[in-house]
Amino acid sequence: MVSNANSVNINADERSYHHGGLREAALAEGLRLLESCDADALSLRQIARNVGVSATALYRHFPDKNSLPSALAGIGFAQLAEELSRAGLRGGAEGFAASGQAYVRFAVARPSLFRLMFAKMPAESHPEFDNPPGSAAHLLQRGIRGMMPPGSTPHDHYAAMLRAWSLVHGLAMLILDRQVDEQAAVAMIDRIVSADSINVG
Amino acid sequence: MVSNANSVNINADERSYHHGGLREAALAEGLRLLESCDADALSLRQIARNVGVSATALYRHFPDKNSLPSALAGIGFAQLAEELSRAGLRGGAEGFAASGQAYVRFAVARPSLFRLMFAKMPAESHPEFDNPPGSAAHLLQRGIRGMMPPGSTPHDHYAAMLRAWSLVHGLAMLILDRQVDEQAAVAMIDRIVSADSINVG
DNA sequence: TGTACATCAGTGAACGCGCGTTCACTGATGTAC
DNA sequence: TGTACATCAGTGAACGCGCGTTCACTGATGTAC
Repeated sequence: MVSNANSVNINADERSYHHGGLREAALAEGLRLLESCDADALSLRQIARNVGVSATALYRHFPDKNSLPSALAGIGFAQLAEELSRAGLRGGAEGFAASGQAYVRFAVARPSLFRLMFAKMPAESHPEFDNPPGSAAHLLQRGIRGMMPPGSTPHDHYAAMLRAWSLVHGLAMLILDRQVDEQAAVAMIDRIVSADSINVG
Repeated sequence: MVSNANSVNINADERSYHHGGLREAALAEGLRLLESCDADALSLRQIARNVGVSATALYRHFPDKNSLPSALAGIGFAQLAEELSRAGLRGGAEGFAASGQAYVRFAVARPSLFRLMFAKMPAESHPEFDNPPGSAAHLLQRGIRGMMPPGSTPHDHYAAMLRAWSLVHGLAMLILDRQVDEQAAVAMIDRIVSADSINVG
């Protein structure tokens, strides 16, 4: 029985739980914890405990507390970017809308991770229309660009991008913060985030 | 000098700082703190300290920690509702858009209070289309209702309301969480939240 | 008018909590000669 | 092949922190007779 063999291995050599580095194990455990607790309840000590390692061991792999959640956020952004681009494959207004719907669904499926990703970023100096990290905004902008009428200015692009992003981000946050009945809102995602409603006029 | 007289009064009788009840003084101090620190950094002890009272005195006026921030959120919702309805006075699509713009400006002007108001609410059981507390959603729904084409269903109303709310809430959150350059985004509020873009098709 | 009493807002010491972080350390692993 | 040494991941005790909350208390205020 393969699964038995696996668990025996793990019991026999506890270190094998974090094969390939405690760093990876800690990140995996962080993601796992985010499935069941609030983003701000993440603590180094809890993660270390669950991984089966002393509280201070993580300092070999992360310079301080903040760098672990921010690494998790990076992973989250990569996953989100992948889901957005997969959903938007068909291109055009329909693909763009589908990718907006995927954005909201991602948030509903991984609420704490999503919240962590978008927790207040330290004020950076962006050039005016530059993007925040994570490249989710890059995807949005790429999606928008193909849909703008000829002769639109960069301001037009930016406004259309921000409008679309606001729509999906707001819907996600309202659901996550329980300002809105989750079931009812989720059932309406496709309707609210439709090719019509993100019309880049 | 009036201002001197004031401060002399306060010095002479320290209790006068919380005239009319420690409760009001604590709430006022809470609002004041929210202007300069994060919503989740609010603590009973800090407020008591700033009001000049022992840490435990607040328990005479608030049953526990949570009830203070949630009272602050209530105040915030009342202010928001007032600003929304003032902005929307002229009625129609223009008034509705103006009130959406006011929503975003409220958030930008009082970021921590806004965040506190919309921090995750305990899951309640709403009837399907019922509203969260605070009546901001009531105003939104009222605004929407006058603009729907005849023959629209309650589902139509709800979808239009949620779309408009998502747009302004998302724009507000993206700015507050620094996902977007604040200056650039604020300069575009009117453009992003326009009578066109919240067209209740 | 004076005395006895209840009420109740605020005090200050104390509690346990989990946290991030430091420190000197152990002990296994690999490498140089 | 064997010995000396450096490296470095993980340990565990300890630190100080601010927090929410409890507890028995004080002392002013008002009220009943």
